[in-house]
Amino acid sequence: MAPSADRAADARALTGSARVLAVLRHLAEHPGGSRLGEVAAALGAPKASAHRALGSLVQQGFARQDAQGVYHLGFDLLRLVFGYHEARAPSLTVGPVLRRLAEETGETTHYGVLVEGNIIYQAKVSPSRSTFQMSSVIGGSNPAYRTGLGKALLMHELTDRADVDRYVAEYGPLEPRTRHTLCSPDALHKALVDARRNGYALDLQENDLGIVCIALPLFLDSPSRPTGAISISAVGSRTTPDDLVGWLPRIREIVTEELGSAVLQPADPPTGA
Amino acid sequence: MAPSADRAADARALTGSARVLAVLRHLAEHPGGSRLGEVAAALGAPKASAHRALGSLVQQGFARQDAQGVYHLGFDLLRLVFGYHEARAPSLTVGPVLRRLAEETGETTHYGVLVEGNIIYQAKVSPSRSTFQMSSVIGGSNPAYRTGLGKALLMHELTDRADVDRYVAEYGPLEPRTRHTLCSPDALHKALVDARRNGYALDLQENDLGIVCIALPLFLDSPSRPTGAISISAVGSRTTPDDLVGWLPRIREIVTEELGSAVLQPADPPTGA
DNA sequence: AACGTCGTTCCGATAATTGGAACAGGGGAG
DNA sequence: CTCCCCTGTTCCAATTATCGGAACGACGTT
Repeated sequence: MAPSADRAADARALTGSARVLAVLRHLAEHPGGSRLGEVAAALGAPKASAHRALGSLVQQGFARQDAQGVYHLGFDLLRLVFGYHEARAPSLTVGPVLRRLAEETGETTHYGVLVEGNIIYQAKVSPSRSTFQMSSVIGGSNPAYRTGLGKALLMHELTDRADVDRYVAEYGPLEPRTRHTLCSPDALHKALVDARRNGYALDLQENDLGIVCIALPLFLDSPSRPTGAISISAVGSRTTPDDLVGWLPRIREIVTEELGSAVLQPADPPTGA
Repeated sequence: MAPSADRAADARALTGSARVLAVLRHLAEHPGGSRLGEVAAALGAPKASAHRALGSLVQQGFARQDAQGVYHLGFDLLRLVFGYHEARAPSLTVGPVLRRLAEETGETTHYGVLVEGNIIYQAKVSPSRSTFQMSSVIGGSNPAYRTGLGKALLMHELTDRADVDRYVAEYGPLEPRTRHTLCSPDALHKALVDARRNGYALDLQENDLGIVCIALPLFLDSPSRPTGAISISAVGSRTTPDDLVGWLPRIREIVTEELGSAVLQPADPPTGA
């Protein structure tokens, strides 16, 4: 394998620092480590160039070479990124909420924000006895329209049918990721209307087959515009929509205890009915 | 070999990719974001150079610029590093053990490996109702001699008094981080002998005042050489050494359930007395 | 013992980086 | 309203670090 010839994504060959960053990316995408030859092949660059790039990374602590000569991501980079993540607001503020919810429900919890029509996961907590592993990764993203987190946030951004049309026009068509994905602007608009009325959003296997979730927006910074949203995800075959909604009182209790009741409601509630 | 360290040490200006990586480090160390001027000042470089370096990072998704013009670490980097971490062996194998132990004891658990006389934290789980936040960070390190994880691993590396002396000679003197730190080779040797006899190591406020922990080595790869160690940390004022030792049976049960009993014992047990 | 492979080093030609200075645009004070 | 200062951004010729083919030394295998 590895006939990685299609390096033409960027029109021109990577040079200088761009190449160094590409090596960093390559190392991150190969958790088992990578040999110099593999890196050079993946870059389409001579071994000498790959070696120089790796040298820069090693010198800065962003890469390391084990006893067998295999290159890995450096511990310094892990420390920097994990330290960054733990020091950021989402970890400090909603972290306790996510941990308590994950433990009480035994399910995976997320916090995400809306960026250009996509949900970006900012925090994730797996319960201690996890039956399965969610595919989401911190820093990863999904289109907002087919995730619970996304709809919980879109419901305050797209308050009428015209907004929904603009959203679809700007961020591409609604693609059927699963057979339950809401693929028409009408269906999405209706879902958002429901979410606004209820104060929460559901995702019934719309992004991942077999996974359902319930999500609520949080108003941490602005009283009128949600900062982000939290969600609880579960396996659809053993969790009914009623089960999800049944967690609501407890979610609101825990959020209120940890963050206050103001973060649950917009100062300027969207037009409900 | 022996790549001269003069590049990093002397006051010469960083150039090229080294400068780009320095910017990346700067961004990671400023979770609230950083302005172009700050970055340039921190690098001792003209604004134009900092701007170009930031441009390279933004293009690769390793940095981003918010609506106010402030630069932040990019979501792509978070995704890459968290994805890397979750895909690595320690997360997959000892992760469940750490989560279950953290939940049962209500304390923070760690997994760490030994690298050049230092412990490097590879995984960390905070309990859902965390009373305090450990200062450790994944990828971070501490000298092995004053941590429970370190002693749990050193006890299989430094099997006699001469080994201890060599360790001290190679990795610097034993410094009194707290008033309980073991600062003499004699005390360290004695602690390692005890640890070998017991099969676990304790840290009684030797690295952080007020923090105690119990640690056990795990033999995941080799039956004779420990791969890494797990630990449970607690507040010293409300946790006695007996409390720590009292967790032992449960620790061994959970490890055996998740990983098998072979990982607990070396095939070639070190000489006890 | 000869081969293949791997990581590493060397060095002249090349092309990318450098950084001072100028530009654009916003916010705040007067 | 105007001016001023502080942002981030762009420009461009001189410089200088990077490029990469080729040679090297070290292993492990055949």
